[in-house]
Amino acid sequence: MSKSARAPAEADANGSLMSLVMDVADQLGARLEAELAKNGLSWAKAAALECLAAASDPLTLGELAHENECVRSNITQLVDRLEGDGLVRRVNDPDDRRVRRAALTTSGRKACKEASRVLAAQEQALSRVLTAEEAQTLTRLLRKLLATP
Amino acid sequence: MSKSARAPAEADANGSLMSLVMDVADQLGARLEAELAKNGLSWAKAAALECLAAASDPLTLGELAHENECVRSNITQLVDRLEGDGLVRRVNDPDDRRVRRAALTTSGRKACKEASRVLAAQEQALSRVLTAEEAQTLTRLLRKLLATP
DNA sequence: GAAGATTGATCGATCAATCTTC
DNA sequence: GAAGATTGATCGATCAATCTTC
Repeated sequence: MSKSARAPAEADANGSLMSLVMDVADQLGARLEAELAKNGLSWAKAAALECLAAASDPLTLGELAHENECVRSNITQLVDRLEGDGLVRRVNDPDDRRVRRAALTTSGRKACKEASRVLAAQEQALSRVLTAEEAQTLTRLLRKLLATP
Repeated sequence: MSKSARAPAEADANGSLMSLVMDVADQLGARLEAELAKNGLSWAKAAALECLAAASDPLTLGELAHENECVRSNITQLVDRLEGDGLVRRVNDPDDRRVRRAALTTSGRKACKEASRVLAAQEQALSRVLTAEEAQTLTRLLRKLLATP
């Protein structure tokens, strides 16, 4: 279900900060996926649904790819699966026959609310582990890493 | 090549610590994969090669799966690809005809050295971004997260 | 010709089912 | 029957090639 930890178990014991970051991300991801799976969802699906719910109008598949920072063909396949689940419907664009838009169905809107609830719960669980100060420090250090060229 | 960031770009702006951890991991992973790709390697392949190089004798595919914390069938396919690359050779176990072992070839040993070099360089690049104290703090906080049940 | 979407091949991961050997 | 490995189906991601429409 989740991507497995990419490094052997003993990697944490020595000083590999890189492995540690990845291991934590893997663990958080695995938990999130496990929770979402109870609703028949995945993170990939949930992220797409939330994009669609946040937009006022059905989004172009290209727009979805851009928001998700992924390649167009990935969205094509993801929307195939979401359509198979009955959570999304492809609709044609009246102005440009090249573009296809993804519209949430009623089930899709409901699934999205579930996903948001799960996401918020995971985030909250995380926030209970660290003090406010620790969370702030962690955020600062991670942003510093993220900002490096 | 790399797994894409799983959350929309604006996720960092709000306070999602979870997304931030994942984004940092994705970025580090992407860089590592890009470097390894120059040698025709991937992280998955490199990790397997390093396990094999660390062992004195050729490892069982099951042992490789255990070390890598992944499912056996994953290793079957990974070793297929490594064999295709000429980096690994499957050998039979003389004592138990059910088991197959993976043996490094000469190219495999060479590729592993390259991979170790790349890995060390990435780790070093990371260590230059943070002060020793920051790195220590980050490690402590991430370990705290990892330790939560 | 370029833009938008899709298709087909590949990688890396999972799970369930199967095959061989113990 | 159980253990070790493999196969086949699926998910999620990439890239290159193609199709349709602009």
